[in-house]
Amino acid sequence: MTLAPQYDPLAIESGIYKRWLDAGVFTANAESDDDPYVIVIPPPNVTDVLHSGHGLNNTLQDVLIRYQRMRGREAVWLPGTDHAGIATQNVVERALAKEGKSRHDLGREKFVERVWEHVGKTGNTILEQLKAIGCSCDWSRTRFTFDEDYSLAVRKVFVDLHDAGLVYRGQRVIHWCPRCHTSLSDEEAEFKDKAGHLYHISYEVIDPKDGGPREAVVATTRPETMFGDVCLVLHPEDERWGSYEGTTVRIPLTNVEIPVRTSNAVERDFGTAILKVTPAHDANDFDIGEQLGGFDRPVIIGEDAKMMDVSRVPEVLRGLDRFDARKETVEQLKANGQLVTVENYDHAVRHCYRCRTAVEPLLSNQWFVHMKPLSEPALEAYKTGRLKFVPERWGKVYEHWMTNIRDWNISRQLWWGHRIPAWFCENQECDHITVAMETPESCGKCGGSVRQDDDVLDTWFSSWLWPFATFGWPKATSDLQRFYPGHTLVTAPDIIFFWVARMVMAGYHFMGDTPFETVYLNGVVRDPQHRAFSKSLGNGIDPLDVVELYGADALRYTLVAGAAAGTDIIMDRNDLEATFAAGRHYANKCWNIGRFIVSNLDGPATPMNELGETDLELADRWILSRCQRTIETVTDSLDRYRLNDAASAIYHFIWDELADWYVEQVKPRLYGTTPGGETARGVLSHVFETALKLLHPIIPFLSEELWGHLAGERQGLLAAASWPVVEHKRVDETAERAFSRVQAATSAIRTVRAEYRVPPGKPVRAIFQPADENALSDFESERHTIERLAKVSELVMGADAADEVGAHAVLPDGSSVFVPLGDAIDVETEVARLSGEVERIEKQLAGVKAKLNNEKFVSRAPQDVVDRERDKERSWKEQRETLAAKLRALGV
RNA sequence: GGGCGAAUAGCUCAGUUGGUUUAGAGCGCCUGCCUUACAAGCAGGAAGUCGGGGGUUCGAAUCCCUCUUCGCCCACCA
Repeated sequence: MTLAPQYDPLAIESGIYKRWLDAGVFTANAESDDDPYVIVIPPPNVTDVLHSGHGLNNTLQDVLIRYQRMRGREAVWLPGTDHAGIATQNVVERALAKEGKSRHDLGREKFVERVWEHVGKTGNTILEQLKAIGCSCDWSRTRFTFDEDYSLAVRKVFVDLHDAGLVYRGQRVIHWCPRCHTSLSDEEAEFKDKAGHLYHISYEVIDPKDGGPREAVVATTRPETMFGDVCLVLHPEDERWGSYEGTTVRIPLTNVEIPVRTSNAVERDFGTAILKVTPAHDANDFDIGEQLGGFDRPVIIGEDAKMMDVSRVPEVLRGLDRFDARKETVEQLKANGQLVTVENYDHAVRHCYRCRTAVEPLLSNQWFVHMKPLSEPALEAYKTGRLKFVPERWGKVYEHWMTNIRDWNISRQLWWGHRIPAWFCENQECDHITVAMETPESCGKCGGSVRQDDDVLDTWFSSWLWPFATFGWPKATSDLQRFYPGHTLVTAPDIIFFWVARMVMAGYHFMGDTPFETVYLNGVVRDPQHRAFSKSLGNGIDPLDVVELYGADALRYTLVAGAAAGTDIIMDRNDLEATFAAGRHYANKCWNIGRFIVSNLDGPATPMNELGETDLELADRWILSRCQRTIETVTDSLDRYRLNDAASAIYHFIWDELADWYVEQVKPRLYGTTPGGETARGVLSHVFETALKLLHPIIPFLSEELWGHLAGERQGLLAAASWPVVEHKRVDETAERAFSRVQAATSAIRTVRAEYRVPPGKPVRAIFQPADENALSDFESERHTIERLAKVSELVMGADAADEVGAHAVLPDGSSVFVPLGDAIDVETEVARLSGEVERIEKQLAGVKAKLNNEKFVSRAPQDVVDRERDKERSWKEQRETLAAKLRALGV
């Protein structure tokens, strides 16, 4: 079969993927005795299709899983998707809005149906995209966080934690998104710096002391909340306290009177050092109110973020949006002479992580998880090293969050999500809440009728169970038995708190062990302005576009090679050609080497172990040795999660060593112009097959295709092949040293040819002057290689060339090559060139000499370092001598 | 306010515990080649005061201090 000279990924990829599926290579067997290796996918949100961040994340996972599968582990990569409560609800609501409808127009049931319709489509697309980039997921185990079984697990977790006293209902000031109309956890309410103002407002003292102040000036960024104030506070050691003690003040624009009190929470050097306390609209004020005791918590802003129609709020403000109310309040204060001053003030304001709306702190009843007890084993796991992070620095981020953990608000006022299994008693007198797996008939306390909580659970309250709920928990399945705990989690750093930390907590609480041993954090994919990809900026790259243009392998190679552990990766959507060139070129190169080998084999080559050792030439021993080193480097790099190093090692082995040198060296043997064709074919096949194995985790499609042409019939699929092991007897330092001399001589002659513009077709003579006997014999054995690759008509050994005119090059081992050029040399140009060379060498030599003249260096540096310097010195000196001789020959 | 990361060739980045590096790669650039695996290629080449300053050391891109610029995270100074 002949192969096309251009690699066409589209022509092979889908066929290859189907072969993998048909062979069941990705399906793990829970009954197998092999050591398992487990990765659970960070389930993509069903809101949308995949972007290049997913491309990176999933490629890395696939590299690891394919590698471990080839190492003989029972590898399972569990795929799936996340229902992504708030995010998905928003997407569908936006779609509805385009039809001029709201979710309320549909009603809860119809709306949820509509969401299911949406996730059916996107969920499938996502899984197909993963296949397109080559992900070797175990599709037989695909899960969705809203599957029936999974939902039961979520419900059980809620009930169990409630029974254990770790889930409770409480009234707190929570983060409320007025746009999404739900409460949020601390993590979901992100800080963003906002330019704002600090308004200094005068509160009138109603009953001033003799000579005491008649006003109390308060600094606030949110004047509109003052109608919910219950007191003002000073620091207890504030010298002004005496004159305020026992007084009351009037909230501006109202007749509401509130006392003045003290609290340590006041920062004495901020603002006016007098703080207004608004317990229903600020979490800190809630705490201060609690601490002082005896205060109501007047609510004056509603869930729609509008000023409420309550007596505390001046009539003109009622019904106004909070921001309009702020402006209006300021106007009124100004008119009243109660606005003392306004400062510009930048401060961090929390925003909804889904819609970017400023979050409103609101007093509300919600469900919470008591986190402290859950965090302890999770923190311990990190401290003892049971749980590791790559790169390590993220461990500190995890530790800090775990150490300062706060309770988790898990109830959401949404319709898309796991309904909370709690039932309120409809009897006004009874405040009992029934929490149960099954829908209760009646109130567990008074027997009255019950009504289920309308709220749903935070989407992360289901995701945190992913590593075990996906394997069938709470049932004691064989999957759970075999595949928990897992091994590696590959994800982005921005969900360490949302997801990673909570999975560890759930893992310890429900399974008694960490869900994974290593958390590998990949970087963020950014545009050339270093902005993260986002839909609103439109700067993203669709991985499928890249697959279509250049193939999945080119995409994968680029991502893996570009992603040193945890560093961001920059991609330019306006120049895909340049961004993916390396991967594309490389795929084509591999394709052509494969083509060359296939076309030069006549049936299977002789296996390595049947070749006669004495038939091996220097080049054979060299490439076999280099191959062992590459196995070692790639294996070691993958084990240490240095995927870019693995990519680079196999890249350079195949291109720079196998293709550029070995393939060129064996051509005469393959063509039959020199003997030894059988050996050449055997070594070439062996080495290339090994290289394909090393290549496969990163470039699965192409490697599988070529494998099919070379070894497939004998050895089955590459995806199921075994990882190569280092054969130490093949590591041959002597051959490496000898062949590198051959390479150096060839390059030197080529350089001479190029510099003197010897026409490509015209052969030159070269005179080799060996440094020692070994050098001489190596050259003898490879003389045809050098002659062919450097286009030398005659390679003379050891002739004296002192009085000929030509170019001279010294090799690293001290041997030298002289190329007589006769008329080709223009004396003036040559003198200039040589003088430049001399200058450069003098500089190097000066550096080396300074080092060797330094007694401390000679006495303290390790011997081999010093020896190296001595070698350098000798080599530079020789080169200088050679050049001097040349210059003399030219009459200088 | 605290913490973290980044700064190396025109661009995007490697550089593992300080010394086999005369600081590397890919892309781009320059020169010459359609040499029967590959022009998505081959051969050769130019290009860097390793962000600035100081220090430790025989020796620093690498360790310490400091400054500058960018980015990220955390944080109850309203």
